[in-house]
Amino acid sequence: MASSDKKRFSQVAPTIRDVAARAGVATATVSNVLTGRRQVAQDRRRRVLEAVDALGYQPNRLAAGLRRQRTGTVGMVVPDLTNPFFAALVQRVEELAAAGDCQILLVDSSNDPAREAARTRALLAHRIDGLIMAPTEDALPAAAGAGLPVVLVDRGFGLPGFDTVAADNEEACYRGCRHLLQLGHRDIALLASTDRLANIRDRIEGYGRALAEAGLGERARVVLGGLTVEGCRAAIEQELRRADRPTAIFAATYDATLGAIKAIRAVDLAFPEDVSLLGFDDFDWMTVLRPYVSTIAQPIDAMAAAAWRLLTARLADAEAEARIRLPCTLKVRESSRPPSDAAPRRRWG
Amino acid sequence: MASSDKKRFSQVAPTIRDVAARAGVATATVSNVLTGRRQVAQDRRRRVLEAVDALGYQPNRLAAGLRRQRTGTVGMVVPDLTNPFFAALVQRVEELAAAGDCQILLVDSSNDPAREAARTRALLAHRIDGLIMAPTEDALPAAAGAGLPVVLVDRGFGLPGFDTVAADNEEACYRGCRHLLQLGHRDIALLASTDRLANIRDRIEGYGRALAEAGLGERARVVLGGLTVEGCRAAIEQELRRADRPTAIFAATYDATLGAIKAIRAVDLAFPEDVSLLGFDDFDWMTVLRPYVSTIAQPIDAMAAAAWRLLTARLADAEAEARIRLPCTLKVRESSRPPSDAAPRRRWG
DNA sequence: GTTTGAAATTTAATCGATTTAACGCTAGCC
DNA sequence: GGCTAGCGTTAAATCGATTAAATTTCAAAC
Repeated sequence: MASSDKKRFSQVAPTIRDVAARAGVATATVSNVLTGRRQVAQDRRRRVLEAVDALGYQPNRLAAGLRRQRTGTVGMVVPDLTNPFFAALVQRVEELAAAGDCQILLVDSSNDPAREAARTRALLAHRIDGLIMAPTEDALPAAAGAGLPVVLVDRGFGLPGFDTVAADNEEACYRGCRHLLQLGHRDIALLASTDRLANIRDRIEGYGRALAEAGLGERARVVLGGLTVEGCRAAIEQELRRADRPTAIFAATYDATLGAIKAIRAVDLAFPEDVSLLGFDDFDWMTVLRPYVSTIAQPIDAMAAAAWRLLTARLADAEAEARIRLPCTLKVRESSRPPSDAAPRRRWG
Repeated sequence: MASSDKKRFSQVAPTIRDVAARAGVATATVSNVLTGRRQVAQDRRRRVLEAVDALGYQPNRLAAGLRRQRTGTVGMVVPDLTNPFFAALVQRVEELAAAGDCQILLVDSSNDPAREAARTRALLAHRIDGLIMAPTEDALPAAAGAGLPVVLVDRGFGLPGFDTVAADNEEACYRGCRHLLQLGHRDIALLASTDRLANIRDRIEGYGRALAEAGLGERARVVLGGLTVEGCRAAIEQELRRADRPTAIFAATYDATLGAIKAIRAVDLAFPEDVSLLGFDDFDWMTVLRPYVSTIAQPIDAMAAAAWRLLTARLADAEAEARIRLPCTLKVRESSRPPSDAAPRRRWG
């Protein structure tokens, strides 16, 4: 009733006491009705529900979270939300979380390990139930040993102590590189942002394996451009200016894909006429790019679903560590074709 | 000490009691040291900080939030994270929030009012301190009257009861349309997703004002395609197939911009040769599109900053309602040029 | 040597839920 | 009738912090 008094003066949400008072029962009964942990007689149950309805009562999840040791929130940490891959990943995870009445605490680490560590600790202070993250580097994430379930997605595959989910990067890039080889390319440059991330190292390896299998191990050219589009552009542009420029570019990250296109344009070449291009990641806007770039599409939905499934499984009971690899799809479109000096140098733009 | 006992068995975070015990002071003193609300003598302060350090103590923000009526979390609701405008907006807001030691609870409403309402209520149950949202429709958001500060951004400008932030849509589209008029276009179609959102209605009005000013009010052609790229494509494609097709398309939303490009390609026309295009929103990937589309760029950073500023101002003390309009930038690039039947029909792709 | 007052510190109440343990009631059994 | 079992209900403890109120400390003033 103290609470009802206050309500007259300011906007205060009703508490379980208010509901109990109105229904003429104990607070425990209200709790039992709402959580369903114990049987409650029909008439009382009805009275409680009526009171809940009349007051517009919504249990305070802070209080509930404090008592049970579960808050109904999970953290999600990604390195860069403006990368549509991560935006989509967050969107899917959020949707799954919502279906389980769980809220997402979002963090964008800006690809900065220090920031990532600090922000992750902040999430811990909010007592999140679990954490899904795409760590900025393969060093042990700050959440290690915090005693809560952590699922690493996209990056950090196989790190001990975590459930991990990732695309089958090695295999995908093996297939991608084979595609270019089958078209007849012998000089294929791989452009990636960095080799300090295991997922990207896997991609580089897949590329290398395909080349080696074709007896072209020597011809491998790995070009690293850093984590920005501009860095990638500059790096591959140099390669394109050389006399022995590659006949195909395999851009193994999203940034690299954009950078490669820019570089090709910058040196006044055209693709696929002068140089073939195979990109990474597949988004809506690519449908308006001409030529339509061949690319490797990651299974974003499946990755989000797997991450969520692993996390909820861990929340239910401690399972053994899981590692899930999900297959990518090679989308052959217009930007990859056989190398041909004879081909008309008609520009696509 | 009960807590320390438990620690031996399972991973349990230390509490303020553990810190107090170790430092040999009362819990209130620990709290005073950490929150800085009261003076604490030097030696005690030092002992407390040492204990905090030794135990790796992190205050439980649920408990703190329950007691003070402030949780250090704010909700952010957007209609579609895969729209890079909203992804960027979330990223910027999250960064500002982080600087203020505040966490973002993210919701993607999928452009579904019912979902939005339900998810917003869920956020309320977590006792967020405030809410920044881009509502799905101009109907009063579900958070109305919940007694917490709500800032509406992008959409719902001027709705009473909220602080609102938006781009200067009317003015921007007025200027955009004038740009096309100055190039000599007389048949300018405006393509947008819907006219049920005030921000888009403003854009349509700006377009209309420019036409009217030029004495071309009669020639206004507003084409609505719904909230999807495909819908927009289909809608404008029909227009392009007509004998009296427009000489310029003003795509007034992100989806419309993509849809328009697709439609132009679908009917086998080229831009800007056959039809000029002015788009909306400006993103990284557009730099690789040829021709480089002329567009209206929204001030995303400024919008995020304004939203955050208004929210924190409200949290500090109840101010008067604020409405902030921020100017867009017209980026004239390659896709808009004078209409000319004489121009060579060279394709850009 | 008191008294006084301000400052530092601690005790205990509080936030709003869940949950344990105790209690009351009814039914069934001897 | 008395006793037990079982179920529904409730009072009170609890989660981990903050904070109002009570208490202690200490120096200055008389």
